[in-house]
Amino acid sequence: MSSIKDVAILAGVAVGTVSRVINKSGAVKPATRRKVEEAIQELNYVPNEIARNFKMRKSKMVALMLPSIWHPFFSELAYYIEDELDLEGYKLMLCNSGGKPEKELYYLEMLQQNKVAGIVGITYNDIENNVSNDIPIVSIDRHFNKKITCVTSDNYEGGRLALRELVKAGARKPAFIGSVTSVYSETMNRREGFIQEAKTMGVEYVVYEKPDPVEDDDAYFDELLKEHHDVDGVFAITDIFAAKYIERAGRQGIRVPEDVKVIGYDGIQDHPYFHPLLSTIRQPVEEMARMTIRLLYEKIEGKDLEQQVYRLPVTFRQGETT
Amino acid sequence: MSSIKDVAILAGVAVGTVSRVINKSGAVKPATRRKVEEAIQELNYVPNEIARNFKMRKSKMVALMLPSIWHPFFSELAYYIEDELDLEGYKLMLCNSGGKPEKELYYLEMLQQNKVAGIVGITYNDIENNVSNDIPIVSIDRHFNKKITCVTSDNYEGGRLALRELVKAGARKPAFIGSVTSVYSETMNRREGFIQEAKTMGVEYVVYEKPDPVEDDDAYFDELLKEHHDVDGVFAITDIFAAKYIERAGRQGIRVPEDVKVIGYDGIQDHPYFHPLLSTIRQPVEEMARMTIRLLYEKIEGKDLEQQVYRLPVTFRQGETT
DNA sequence: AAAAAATATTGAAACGTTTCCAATTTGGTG
DNA sequence: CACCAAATTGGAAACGTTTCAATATTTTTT
Repeated sequence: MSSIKDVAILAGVAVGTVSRVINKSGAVKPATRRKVEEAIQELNYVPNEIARNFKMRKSKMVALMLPSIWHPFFSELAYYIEDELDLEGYKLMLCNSGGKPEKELYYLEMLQQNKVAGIVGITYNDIENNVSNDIPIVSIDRHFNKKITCVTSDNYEGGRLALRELVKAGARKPAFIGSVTSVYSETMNRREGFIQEAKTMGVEYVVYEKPDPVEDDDAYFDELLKEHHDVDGVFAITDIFAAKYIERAGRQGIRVPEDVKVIGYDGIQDHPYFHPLLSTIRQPVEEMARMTIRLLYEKIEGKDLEQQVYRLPVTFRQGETT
Repeated sequence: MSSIKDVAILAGVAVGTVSRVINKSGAVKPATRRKVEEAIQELNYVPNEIARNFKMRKSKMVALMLPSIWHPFFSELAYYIEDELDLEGYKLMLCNSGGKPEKELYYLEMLQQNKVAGIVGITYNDIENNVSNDIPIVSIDRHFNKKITCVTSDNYEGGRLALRELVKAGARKPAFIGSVTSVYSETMNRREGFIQEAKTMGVEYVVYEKPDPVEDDDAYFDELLKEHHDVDGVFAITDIFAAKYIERAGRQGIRVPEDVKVIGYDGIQDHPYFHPLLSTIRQPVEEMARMTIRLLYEKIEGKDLEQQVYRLPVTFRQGETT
C-alpha cells in the first residue's frame, strides 16, 4: 500500500504539496497538480483515512445505539439515519445494546475510545453521567436533561388522538395498555395524553400496565382480559404490543374490531400484505431520523440548540382494527 | 483529553511502560503497575483507539453492505452479525447501498480508505474486481468466484422442498414466481431446485419471472393471474414476494390456501401476530450470520478457506398458506 | 560476593497525515 | 533590469500509540 510519501517521491514534490492537491487546500500550479495526479494514478494511491482521523483528531463516524436493529421500528429509523448521514459523508456504526444497562455502558466506553463524532442513543438507562462532555449526543424518545437533546414524536398528542379515535370508533370504555419502560422515556406521555383526553371528554377508561422487562406476556394479557372484560377499546403503547394483545384476545374468542377496537403506536407496517392492518398512531419516522442527524451536526459544530426536546407531529392511520 | 504521555509523567515512568500496563504485554513490576493504574484513574485516561489503529495499521471495524436494513430479512441478519462481531470486540459499520451499482462502488472505495478489517457484502453487482486484494470479503447469497467466499442457504434443496410441500398440500400445477436479480445470485438456485424436483416427480409446473428492478408489481401479478388461472400452487422467491402475490390474488377473489397454496422463502416473521402466517422455507439466519463472521475472521487472520461456497440447510415451516 | 541470568524499564523511531513557517519562484511594474 | 508582492513549494513538527534495541535493575547461581 503506497503512502503520500511514495506519491511525493514519484511526482518529485514534497508531501505537503501532495496533501494540498488531494485536499484542494492551498494553491498549486496546474502543472504540479497534473504531475501529482499522475503519480497517484500510477501508484493506485488511496488516502489513509485512519491516519487522517488521527492527525485531525476527529472522525466522521456516528454511532447508533439501540436495543435491537431487528425491531421493525428501529430498522426503519436506522435506514433513514444512515441515508441522512451519508449525505454529509458520515458513516454509521451500529450498536445493539439489547436494552441492557451494562451493555449500554460498555458501548459508551468503546465509542469514547473510538472518538466517534457523535452518538444517536435509544437507551433504557440514563446515560447522561456516563458520557464525557466532548461527545455530542442526540437521543430518541428519551429525555434526561439538557445535555442530551431529545427527538421524539408528539406522544402526548398521540395519546389524545388515540383516545378520540377509539371513542369515534364506538368504544365506551377504552384501556391504555403497555409496559413501563424508563421514567425518562417520552413514550410514557402516550399514556398521559390518553388519560387527559378521556377525562376531558368524560369517558370511562382503564390503565393497565406491566412492569418491564417482560416476564410473562401471556399471563399479563390473560389477566387483563379476565379483569376487564367490559373493556371495548384498547390503545397499546406500541404496534407490536397491540398485535400481541389481538393475538391473545383472539384465542379467547374476542374479535377485533367487532368486540374491541384496537389502536397501536408506531406505524411499523409499510406494506399491507399482512393482516390485521393495524389502526395506529404513525410516527414520522423519516423526519425524526433526519432531524436527529441534523441536530447532531449542529452539536458537532459546537452550536447551541434552541430546544431540549423536539416533538414531531403524529397522524392517525386507519387500519382494520377500529 | 489526556494522553499516554500525561499518564507516564504523572506515574513517573516511560510511555512504553504505560503501554505495557494497558495492553498487558511484556512484564511490569506490581509496584509499577499500581503507580500507572493510579495515574490512569486520576487523569481519567482512556486509550485513543484511533491512534492505536493508526499505529497498528489495522482496525476492528467490519462493514456490512446491503441493499436496505429496512428489509426484515436483512435486519435480522444484521442483528446476529453485530452480535457475533461484538464477541470478539469488532465493530459494525452499516452501509445501505439501495442495491445501486454506483453506491456499492462508492462505499467500497470508502471502506478501502477507512481500512476496515473486512466486509460482509450483499450486493447486486460483481464487486470482485473493485476491491483490493488486501481486504477480506465474505458475501451472502452472491457467488462471484473464489476470491470472495459465499455463505448462503441451500437454495437448491429449498426449491425442491418447496415443490414437494406444494404437491403434498394438494397442488397439481405449481408455479415458481420471482424477480430475476443478479446472475451471480445463489438465490436463483431456488428456481432450479423447484424445476428439477418437478421434473423428477413428473409434475406439471410453471415458471413466471419478472425482470428486476421492479417496474410495476401489480401489472406483473395481474398478468400472472390472467395467464395462468389453472395454477394452484405458488413458490415465491421470497416471503415478501409471496405476500404481494397473496394480496393481489386476494383482490381478484382467489383464496389462499383454498384455491392456491403458497410457500415463500426466508422465514421473516418471528411473531405470529400478523396473518396469514406464511408457509415458508426458513433460512437459518442466525447460523448464516455467525458463520459468515467466523469465516471472515479466518480470512482476516490470513487463513485459506476450504470451500468457496458454504450452504446451510433450510427447513420447511408450516404456516396458514398451505 | 561476584558472575550470570532473568526481569524491568527507558528512550526513540515509526506509522501517514496535515499544517505552518520559511524559502523559493513567478509575474508584474516602474 | 531591478524590485516587490503574490503565488507556490519545501521541510519539519505534531498527532498518540506500539515496539524494539539498549540499558538498568533484580534475582539466582556458584
